[in-house]
Amino acid sequence: MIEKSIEESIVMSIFDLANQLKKIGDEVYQKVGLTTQQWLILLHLANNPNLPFFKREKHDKALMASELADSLNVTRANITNLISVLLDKGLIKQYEDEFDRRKKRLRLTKEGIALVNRTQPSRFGVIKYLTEGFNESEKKTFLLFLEACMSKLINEDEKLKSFHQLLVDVND
Amino acid sequence: MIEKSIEESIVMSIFDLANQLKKIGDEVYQKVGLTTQQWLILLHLANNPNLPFFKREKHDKALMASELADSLNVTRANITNLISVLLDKGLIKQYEDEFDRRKKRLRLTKEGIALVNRTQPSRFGVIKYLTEGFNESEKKTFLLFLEACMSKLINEDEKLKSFHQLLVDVND
DNA sequence: AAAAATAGTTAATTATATTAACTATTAACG
DNA sequence: CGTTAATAGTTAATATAATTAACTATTTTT
Repeated sequence: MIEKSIEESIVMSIFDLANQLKKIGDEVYQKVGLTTQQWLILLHLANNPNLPFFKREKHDKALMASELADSLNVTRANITNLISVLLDKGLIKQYEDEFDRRKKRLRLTKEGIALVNRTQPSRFGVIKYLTEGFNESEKKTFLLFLEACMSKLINEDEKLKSFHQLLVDVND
Repeated sequence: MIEKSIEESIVMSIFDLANQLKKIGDEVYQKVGLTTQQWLILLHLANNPNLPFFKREKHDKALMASELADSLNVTRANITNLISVLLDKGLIKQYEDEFDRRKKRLRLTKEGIALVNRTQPSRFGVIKYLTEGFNESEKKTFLLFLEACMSKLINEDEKLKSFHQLLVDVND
């Protein structure tokens, strides 16, 4: 019998909520022929300051595929595929880096910028609706919580590995 | 230029965090030949009271596949596949419902129960580690927040649809 | 100058899920 | 009642989203 715990409830709810958000996102963005992943790439190229990636990493130049792979936590090969759809649709463009010829910088096209801008109000509306009913201080604490969890997952990986090890030992 | 907003930061962080958790989960549960999804089914059959599904729905009898499909937000056909692995591994068993011959009730086997119990401490350890540094009241608010978001996504679907519509209109 | 690392791509493959069609059973209701 | 509709589960075919491995080109390290 597993006991009730607020901590596990939180983790499970985060999981559930993200799952739901992705389903809804795929449904919505399908209307413009995109997936949630491709949409996230557009938001990255629009330099959306609310993306966790931009809070962790400083960047001055336009993003490249390997940075997107890093942020979305997928392989570069996968990003190549995701990007090719956006290129075909004329929403983004690739430029060669002027100093390092391995690198290709990605930018939104005029059409890409227009799409992001036009859909911004409805995206913002959904987000506001979802998060209403809590005050600023609560929301701040909430964000801090999420960021603290995330940095534990990213930076203190060794500590997590020791937990993983427990599961392995148990499997013998 | 998209503006900084705490609300969007929260939504993005939830997304990012769940993504990371799933990656880690898949990595860990791979060691026992399972995926995160299959592991979630085990947790459902163990009646883990922290699963959002059990907070929404009352249930007295053992779960059936269609309820799992509902909770994981996937098709029944997918559940059939996920379950067949667990059946093969001898972690769960299917029973015919005594009153409704369409239904099949799912239960953990002795081995399934043992696996869940043995891994419980390490799972709990990770969760405690992730959520440490916040007090009970903060954690409570956090959970309320997540549950409020979720119920908006689930129950007040019409309101969300009007937002979706905005995106469609914009696409013309 | 050689070796290692980084960036991106391609092709083959794997994993994960869906859709559609089907059987069996039960519930709804005119 | 008996017909229709709804529910539960499965199967086969397919779609999708991602990975791995091998490769080229370029830059960095030593």
